[in-house]
Amino acid sequence: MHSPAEENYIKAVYKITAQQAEPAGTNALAEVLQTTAASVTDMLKRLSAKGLVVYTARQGCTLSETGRRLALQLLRKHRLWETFLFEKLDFSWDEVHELAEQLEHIQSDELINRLDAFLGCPQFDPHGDPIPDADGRLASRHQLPLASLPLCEPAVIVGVGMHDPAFLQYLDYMGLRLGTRVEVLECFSYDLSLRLALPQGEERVVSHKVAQHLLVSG
Amino acid sequence: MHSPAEENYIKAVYKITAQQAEPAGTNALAEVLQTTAASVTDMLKRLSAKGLVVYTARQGCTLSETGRRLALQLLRKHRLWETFLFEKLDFSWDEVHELAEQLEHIQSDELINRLDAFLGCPQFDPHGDPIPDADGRLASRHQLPLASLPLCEPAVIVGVGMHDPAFLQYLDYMGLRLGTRVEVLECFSYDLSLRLALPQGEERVVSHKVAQHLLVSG
DNA sequence: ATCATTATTTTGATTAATCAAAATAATGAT
DNA sequence: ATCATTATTTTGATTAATCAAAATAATGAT
Repeated sequence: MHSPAEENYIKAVYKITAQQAEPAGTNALAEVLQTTAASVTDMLKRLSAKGLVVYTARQGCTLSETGRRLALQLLRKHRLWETFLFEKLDFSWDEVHELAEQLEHIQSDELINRLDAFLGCPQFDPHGDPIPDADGRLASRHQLPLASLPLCEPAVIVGVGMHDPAFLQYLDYMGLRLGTRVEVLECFSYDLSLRLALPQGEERVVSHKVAQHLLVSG
Repeated sequence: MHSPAEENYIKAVYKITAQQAEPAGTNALAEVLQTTAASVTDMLKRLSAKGLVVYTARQGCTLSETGRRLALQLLRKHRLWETFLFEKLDFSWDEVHELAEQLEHIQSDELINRLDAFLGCPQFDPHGDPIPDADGRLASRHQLPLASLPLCEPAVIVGVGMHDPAFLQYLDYMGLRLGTRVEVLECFSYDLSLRLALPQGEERVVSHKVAQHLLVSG
């Protein structure tokens, strides 16, 4: 069994090493975990002794195979709980992350598998992120940022590349939700903002920054 | 905020002082919490400093008003999660306690109130125990042990006075569930075992011990 | 190659939670 | 009233998790 603290470190190592080829550095981990480098060094030694990470002093840290499986199981739990909170308890997509951070540490494979079944074995969570299955496999999908979608090519919003609550609330306000059909009518060359067509003849203009973090699928 | 350890102590004090008039003793708490008396003394001092309990050395410990409110909130969370696991995830009534022991420590009033609404604001959990409402109020009910039910008086099973999984599994096997109609046809004076009538002309014989822990309502 | 900067680790300490063993207080029997 | 038993607390220690400050290693610029 692993403590919540240990599990949070594993998630942080997973997150960092998913974004870069090099091992996760002490400071980068401290930043993600909102802690100090000294605490990180300490914990990495413990996780290394437990066989969850491969850690070489001053080199950095990667997940062992066991650690990787644990990280995917945590991701599975996190995303299934988010889906539960969103689908069943009517939380909005900007509220679910915080609660799932607590719920993901509940220890029970049976619970999570029953929750999965109860939710209809969803492949994607409320943010459009893939939910690992019981064996840690992730569904893949062709998607691209709205900012890269060619003009006049109908598409559907399938995810967000940014989980900041303020961004998610803005999308709600604009009526840009997962599943919403969109088409780029025009790109303003001055600031790369886009004029979008939505269903029912509705139109919206969104900034380039927003368009970069909205993921769509043809 | 309170740690899971602190919360478990509060629950233990609540449990003991609900059964007896005197303050909870150190050894009694150690027994309930499966720990040592030394650890209990230590924690009681901390809880006392936090204002959750009233503790006098060598006298014992009772809950403060704040502590009592916390205990009832924990009971509410525990029993709502049990109801969720039983009603929605199809766990059996002998499996839900363990998982609820973890889930009850999740910190979020909003979550628990939404869960309550999602479940239809149940008054009783899968064992027939009352679920405190958001203000800590418990529903009451006229009930008596099956062992005290007069002959030939129709009644309904509404609770159990014993949460041992083996007992609950036995009741499942015998078809004695919450809501089942029963009537005592005969009491064998030798060992006080009872012959029961169930719906559909079914009959069962149960021991006095079982009858003492089965709660019925007229 | 040297030096300043930056990243990382070590050292020494703290807090929460725990326990075994020793010390102390309370209780009950005579 | 005294003594043995029992309940409780104290003492001294441990582990997980954390941090500030000091020490050390790596890096990049000249």
